[in-house]
Amino acid sequence: MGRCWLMKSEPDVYSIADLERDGSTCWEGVRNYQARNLMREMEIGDRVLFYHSNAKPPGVVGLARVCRLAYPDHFSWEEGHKYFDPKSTPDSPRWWMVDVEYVDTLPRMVALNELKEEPGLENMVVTRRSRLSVQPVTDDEYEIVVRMGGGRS
DNA sequence: GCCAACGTTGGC
DNA sequence: GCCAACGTTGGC
Repeated sequence: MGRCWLMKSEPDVYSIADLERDGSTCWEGVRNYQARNLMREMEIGDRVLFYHSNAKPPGVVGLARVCRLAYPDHFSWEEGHKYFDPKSTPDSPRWWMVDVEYVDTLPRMVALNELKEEPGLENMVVTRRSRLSVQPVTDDEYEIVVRMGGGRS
């Protein structure tokens, strides 16, 4: 059934409502090696918790699904682009991205402070103050969060 | 806006 | 290969 992940996005930049409108999107701009490596492990159909960071409050707001395997983040070699990195080239891409598609908006968002208090989520990466913008989530953690948000899994 | 956590860079 | 300096993330 595939693995589960949590992906952070600032709602001012790209929100779950934006994803719902677009249907799917490329996850460009990840410039952290650990997050990049995790995206390269993703498979089609993997479940994603969509998390609003730098929000008030921050938390999980919806569900998404991986719909394209990792491919080079071409914005990294577009000079002048916000995500330009001179060390990344078409011949030797340094940064990668996946595409994700909209699945659902949770009836109730699950705020970070709720995640921190929920039994069973003690080891969830996001409750451990990790800055990582792409994180692995266990099946159990995924189910708990979806249930907290009133969604169907 | 502050600042702790933590990842990256670069001199040595 | 160490580690100090620096930059960024992101909760509060």
